[in-house]
Amino acid sequence: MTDYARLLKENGLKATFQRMSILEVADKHGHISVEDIYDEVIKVHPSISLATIYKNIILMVEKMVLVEVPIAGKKPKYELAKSDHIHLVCTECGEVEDKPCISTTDKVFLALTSQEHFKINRRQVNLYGVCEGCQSLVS
Amino acid sequence: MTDYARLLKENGLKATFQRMSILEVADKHGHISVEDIYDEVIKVHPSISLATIYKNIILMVEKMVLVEVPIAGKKPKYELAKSDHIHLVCTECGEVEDKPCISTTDKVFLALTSQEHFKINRRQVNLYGVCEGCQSLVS
DNA sequence: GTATTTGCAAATGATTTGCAGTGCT
DNA sequence: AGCACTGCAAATCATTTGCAAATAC
Repeated sequence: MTDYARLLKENGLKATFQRMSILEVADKHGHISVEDIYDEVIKVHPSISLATIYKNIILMVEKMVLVEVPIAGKKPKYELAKSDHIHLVCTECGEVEDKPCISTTDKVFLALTSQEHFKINRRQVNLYGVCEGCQSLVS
Repeated sequence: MTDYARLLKENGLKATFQRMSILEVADKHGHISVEDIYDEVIKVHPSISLATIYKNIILMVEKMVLVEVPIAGKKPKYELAKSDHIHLVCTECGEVEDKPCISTTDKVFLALTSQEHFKINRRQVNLYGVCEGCQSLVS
């Protein structure tokens, strides 16, 4: 059984070929939109329908196998659920890089909300800018 | 001339009643969706069209008078451009609260990206959780 | 007066839904 | 057999566009 199959079953979902393909594509690309998932999956499973992609993304986000990454001015992207990290979003090419959180990050978030009676479940940090590759193209 | 009129003109936009109404509503509500802006503005300007709302939001975001706040699993909201802050997003009632950044926030973001050759222009921090009001309802 | 902006209605695009058929278990 | 999942096509919903009339400056 593949890792993807295990991941799905652990979360109460049947391990269909379609679902595993979505996870594989998301894993390989890191962050990917619905349309791009479709374009990739259809290469290995030509009969898949866009509706199936949508249904499964919704389901896997509910089960927290996938995570939605909302991006200002763009369609959201999806990534495999993984440990806390921040996103570097390039406004030129649209690519998203992950950057692990450092130890002080937690302290800062705690400090920011310690006086609040707000119970935090999930954090989401996007830093928008220009990636190394695009900087060299512009300059 | 109202503050909204001045804000628009400073950014090269004509101060139409429609635009000022949008800014006023965004200001009053803090964070608001396109549909909710429409529902509010139509009360004071019954003939406004949804297309006008869309066109102006796009324009004002381009001119950086408004800022889009993308939210996981929801339609984006819009707020007046203002100094850096983070968003506390309540996943129960959907409300968004602002929280000012503290001095160490800058240092943390710097530390996170100092080794990167990534030029940051804008940051966007959402913390998802349950607000005080909703906590008391659930418990 | 002129360029911009508006409101309408139609077009487009994205997402969701219903359902019959398929494939597991 | 029974239930969940898929693919298709249609339905819905959100956003954008084109254009004639109205408005800001």
